[in-house]
Amino acid sequence: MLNPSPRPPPMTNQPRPANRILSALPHEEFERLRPKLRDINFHLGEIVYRPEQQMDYAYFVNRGVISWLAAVENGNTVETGVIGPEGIAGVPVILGANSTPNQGLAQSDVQASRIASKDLVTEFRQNGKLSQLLLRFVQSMFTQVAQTAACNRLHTLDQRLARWLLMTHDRIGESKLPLTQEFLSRMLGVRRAGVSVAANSLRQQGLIDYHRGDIVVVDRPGVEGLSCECYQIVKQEYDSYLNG
Amino acid sequence: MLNPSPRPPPMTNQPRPANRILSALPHEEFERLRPKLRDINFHLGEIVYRPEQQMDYAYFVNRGVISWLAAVENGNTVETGVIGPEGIAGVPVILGANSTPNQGLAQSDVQASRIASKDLVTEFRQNGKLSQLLLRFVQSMFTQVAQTAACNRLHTLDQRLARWLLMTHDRIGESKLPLTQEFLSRMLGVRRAGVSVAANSLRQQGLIDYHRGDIVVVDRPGVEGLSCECYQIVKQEYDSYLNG
DNA sequence: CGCCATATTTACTGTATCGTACAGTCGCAC
DNA sequence: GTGCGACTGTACGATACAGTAAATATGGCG
Repeated sequence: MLNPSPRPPPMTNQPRPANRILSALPHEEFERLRPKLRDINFHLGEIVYRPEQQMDYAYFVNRGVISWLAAVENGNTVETGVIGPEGIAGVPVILGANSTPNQGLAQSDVQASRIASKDLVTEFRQNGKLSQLLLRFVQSMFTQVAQTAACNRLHTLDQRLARWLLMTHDRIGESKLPLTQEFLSRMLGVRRAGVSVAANSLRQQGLIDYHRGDIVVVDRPGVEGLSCECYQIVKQEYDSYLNG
Repeated sequence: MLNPSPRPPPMTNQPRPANRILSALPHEEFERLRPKLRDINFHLGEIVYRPEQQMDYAYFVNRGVISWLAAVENGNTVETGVIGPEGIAGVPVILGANSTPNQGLAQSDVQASRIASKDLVTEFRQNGKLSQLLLRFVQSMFTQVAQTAACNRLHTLDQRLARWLLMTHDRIGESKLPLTQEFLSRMLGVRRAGVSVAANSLRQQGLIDYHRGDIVVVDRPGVEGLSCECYQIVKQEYDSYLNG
């Protein structure tokens, strides 16, 4: 694992980060941004944003996944959206808010390019390519969250688990995902024991394998077949944002 | 359907509309917008936006409520968000998309100020008060949709019905709401029979009364007590956007 | 090797909601 | 006033989970 240095140096002369927004920027625009970016890492389970707390930074994700979670009074949580290298964590900053009721959580080890909120807002107001990409990304996130709302109401746990694995698989880029059932239960908003049963179901169908905190997607098309349509709807939206 | 009156007249010399965004604009900015606005009405149940279809207009709601619905393959639908006089229907236009996978539906008779998408985008790029208000509104909607996702997973039908009635009550501004159980079932994503049971439960607690498509909120504090915390969380977000 | 913390499986009961079906009620058109 | 369509209440077994608890594996560590 990469250890974060106490005061990360600017990115001068480093190659352009893997983040899809940053890599889609015109040279000039990226160079204007570059001195304001800092490399930063989060560990699995680390809290990126706390509910109702000032959001001083936004994070262009280069590797790994950051989840947005909603919590209710009894301590239960549900994931409402997930962000990988296709996007930025800190959308409310762009939208002019400085906090949200939700929590940002590193769903894996994460490498990101950090930017101060005020710098991001300043650049956003230039109405350049960055603005366009950020807005389109917000639209994609919006679709994702809306579809999650529908999915949570209308689809079974097996389907939702399959969808969740697909989304994470897409973003992590490896078949082996570091996920305990306990962790999954907080994402899916169900009991641990419920995840156990659902995961077992997928395993017995030969779609996944897992072992003490590591899930391996064995039969990706099979998982796609089990998942609900929600996966494709959201994926299509992300594809169109990055290619349109 | 999408364009009932053949060619509505401009709003010249009419008083400023009731929409909270429009009414919060500085004089100059509103006057710049005024010639581009047209009064338009939708009837209860009318489709404002069809999934995946070009969004030529956005609508500042002056009276009534427009819902965003997600549909799944078997025909089931769920409301993901709701917009009243505090906002604008057509957020994806601002975000640079020209369609969404979701459906916009008039949840009551609606009076709105219509604006062409390209005019809205042009004005949005001025980075004036309108831009700020629109972005903050998007953030509020975002919170609403995220909370709905959590609510759909974690709260009971009684609670969700109570929350839904409160949200609609806030926006319609009348105690009597024109809602059949069939309609409610499509908003809440449950069976019509399920709504019958839940509505009966609320009625027997003396919180609401209803009769063949008209629901009356009798004991508003009582409904708030039954509703889950999701109502307050979202309401607070809207209040802060309109007052901050 | 054996212990222990962690992760997972299983089990049982209770509840929410589904899918479906049917009957009752009301209001309006004729 | 009668009939019909729209709206509502109720019932039934089936299913998906919740809540809780206990048993069982596994891997790391001493």
